[in-house]
Formats: sequence, structure tokens, C-alpha cells
Amino acid sequence: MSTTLEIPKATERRMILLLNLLDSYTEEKITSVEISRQTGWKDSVVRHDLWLLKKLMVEHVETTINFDGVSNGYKTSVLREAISQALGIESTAKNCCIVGLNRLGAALLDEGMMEGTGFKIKAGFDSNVNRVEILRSTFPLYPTTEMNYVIRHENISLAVLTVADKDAQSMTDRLVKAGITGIVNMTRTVLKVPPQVKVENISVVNALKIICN
Amino acid sequence: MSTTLEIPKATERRMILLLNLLDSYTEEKITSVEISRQTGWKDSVVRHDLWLLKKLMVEHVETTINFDGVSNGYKTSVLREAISQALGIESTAKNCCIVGLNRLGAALLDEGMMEGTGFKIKAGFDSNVNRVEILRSTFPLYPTTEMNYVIRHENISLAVLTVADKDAQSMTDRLVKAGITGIVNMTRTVLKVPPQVKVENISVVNALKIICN
DNA sequence: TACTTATTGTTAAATCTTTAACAGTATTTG
DNA sequence: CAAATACTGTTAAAGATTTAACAATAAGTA
Repeated sequence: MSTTLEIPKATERRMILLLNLLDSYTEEKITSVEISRQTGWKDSVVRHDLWLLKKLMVEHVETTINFDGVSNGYKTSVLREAISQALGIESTAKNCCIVGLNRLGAALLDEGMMEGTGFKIKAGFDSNVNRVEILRSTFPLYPTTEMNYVIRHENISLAVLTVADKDAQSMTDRLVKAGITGIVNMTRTVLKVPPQVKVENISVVNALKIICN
Repeated sequence: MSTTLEIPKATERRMILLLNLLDSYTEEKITSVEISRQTGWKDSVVRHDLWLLKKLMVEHVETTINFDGVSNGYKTSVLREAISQALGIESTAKNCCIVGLNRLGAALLDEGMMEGTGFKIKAGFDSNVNRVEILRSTFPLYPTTEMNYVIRHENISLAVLTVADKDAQSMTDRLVKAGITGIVNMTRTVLKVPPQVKVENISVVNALKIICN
């Protein structure tokens, strides 16, 4: 019933970061002021976010997730559980691929980077067949000619794009055609995608431009 | 006189992306509708952003930067110039460093990645002295023990943080002490910094979490 | 127990951002 | 040259996000 409550984008982003913070937080309880101290967010923002989250829980989820009540701070375990559920993270592992195996892309190949994150890298692609054959990786690498086939057969829904800027849009078009639903764009290029495909831009140079003044 | 016009954050981010778009745009003129097509932003947003930019130019900059006037579209060269000026990019090269030379950090070492971006990488740091000695790079690498000294002497103001999550906060503290003013954070950790230091988070895993639903 | 303190839950106001609408002006077309 | 078209510049409304304020309640303290 009632207007289906949506978690606002801004809140969602903070919750993802908060989850990371909680992962390395050993106390049993944490207050909004402490979260504020550790993140720089206003404490009122924290409480407001968590209030939204709580409303969502009550509305949607069977499991009664009780926060700890007034004047007690929030129970970290409950918070963790609630955020994961609300954001649909870590329930079922989502399959990803890396497109572009230059040095940056190749850096994502190992490192156990995805360890315990709810994501699984199932494939790497590069148009340079040589690279595909030489590089070592814990998951299979393919030439881009096989992208469409592999993405569909491995049930891959997300891609990390690390190709050269000049190839960014054409590779994106192929990813979209293959049915990808989200792209993490590490290039500086603005990607043109249909509205159902989500893009998150994380280029180092763009980030530097944002913080440089 | 007049309220010093600030470019809003949201507009600033779009302008940075627009600058990238323009860099690979060969036509002499471009319309707000065309920009909209290529980026997915509403055309009214584009015009509003550019209107803000124009106001800023009039207020602050001596150089009279004339956009092209009603019904003509915007002149790409003028737009490029105006955005760069407004955002303070590419005027004087800003010095950066990379902290953490694991595979991800090392990937940033070469590639001419910073070519023509207005940023210059002057140093790389790692607490593992071995790595510092073995890795090849076009700029010098140092053990983290020398961070404070090098950052001050090389006049480095920005850092790209690619250390392991467990070391993220301690390295940040050292960067802040050394006088860094901005950090591009590639770890999943939420960094605690004083208000004058800017942080931009670009972790791959966090980005995946944002787009995965 | 009564008082003080800590802390959340909630609301409403303030601020920031996006969007639609359209007047006005070049440019093109008939 | 008049009419139609293609655009920007500008404003105001709508929508989203942040912030402040404070009532209510639990816990600690004298």
C-alpha cells in the first residue's frame, strides 16, 4: 500500500559508503554523531537517511529490522543487514566483465579486488588478440568479437569500461546491444546510452578536475 | 558589488564532461540539443548551465567571451575556452602524486594518461621499498617515509590514493599533514579529512554497487 | 526517585537542482 | 521581403536534498 517509498539517489550513495565504514567498525553500536565524525556528513543527514531506510524496511521487508531505539545509537549488525537489504547488494552475486585490458584494465584482473563484494568477474575482453593470449587471469579472456556471445551465455549484466577514449562509445554500443544493464566508465568520454542503462563515471582525470580548485 | 556568482557543483561536473566531449568534436558549432543528444542531459539543463557560465564570465573575467548569440548554436572553440577558464583548468599545470603502487596504482604510472590534461604526476609513493626500487616509471618513486618532504619540495597539491583499504585513512592523514588539498580516493574507505581538503571517491566496487539495480 | 544527559525520530524550512515554457532574435525559405 | 524555422537566454515553477530544530525517550547519576 501507500506510495512505494524510493530511497533517494543521494541517500543510496551514502549508504554504500556507510556499509564500507561499518565493515571495519568493531564496536557493537554507533551513533549518528560518530558516523558524522567519520564521514563529514551532517549528523542530521545521517539520521534522516536512516529514518528513510527504516521506513523502507517497514514497508517492504518481511524481516522486522529493528534499529535500536531512541538514545541508544544504532546497532552496527542491524544497520549492516538493513542497508544491504535495502540496496539489494550482496544477496545474489552479480556477474561483471572488464572491457579493455590495457594496463588499467589488467590491474583489475587479480588482487582479489572483488572478494566478498557481491560481484564476480566472469570475463575480460580486448580487441587486441595478443593481449588476450598473453595476460594471465583467474577468469577467461576473450577477443571483443566474442563479446556478445559470452555476455549472454555467462549471464553478465555489468561492465567495467577501461578502453582508450576513442573506442569508448563504440564499445559501449556493443555492450548495450549485448544486453548489459550498467557500465562503470573509467574513460573520460561521456557515454551515450539508452535510458535503461546506468552509467557511473570514475575517470581519474575527471576526478582530479573536480577537486583541483 | 553583486553576489559573487558561484558555479554550482552539479553544473561544474557537467562542464568537465562537456569539455571532454568538445575535445573530440570537430564541428565549428554545437547546439544545446546536440549536446543533449550526446550526453543524455536535458537541453534546458545545457542552456541553463551555459547561461550560468556566461554570467560568470561577464562578472569575473576580463576577456570578453562572447558565445555566439541566439539561434546560432554555441561556437565550440569559445565554449572550450570559457569552460576551462571558469573551472580554472589547464591554466597552470597542477602537480599530483600517486600513493600506493600496487597493480592499480602502477597502472597509472605510464600510459601518457595525463597527456594534455593540465595535471602532472611528479611522484609515486609506496611503503614497500622493494616496489619503489623495482617499478619503472617516467617520474621518481619514493618510500612513504619521504612523502612529507617530497610533497612540499615538488609543490604537489593533489594525490591519487590507491593503497589497500586498511591503510587508506593513515595515508590520508599523512597526505593532509603534508599539505595536500585534494585526494582522488580509489579505495572503498570513507576518508576522514579536514573541511579544506576535497575528496572525490572513484572506487570500482562502489561504482558497481551504485549501478547494479 | 528525580534530575540530567545522550540520542533518535520527525517535521518543516532552507537550499540546491532540474525542468518547462516562452519571448526574442537570427537564419532560412518561399 | 514576409513568413516559417531554429535556436538561445531567461524566468519561474517543480522537485530533490540538506539542514535545523526539537519533542520524546532511554540511560545514567545523585
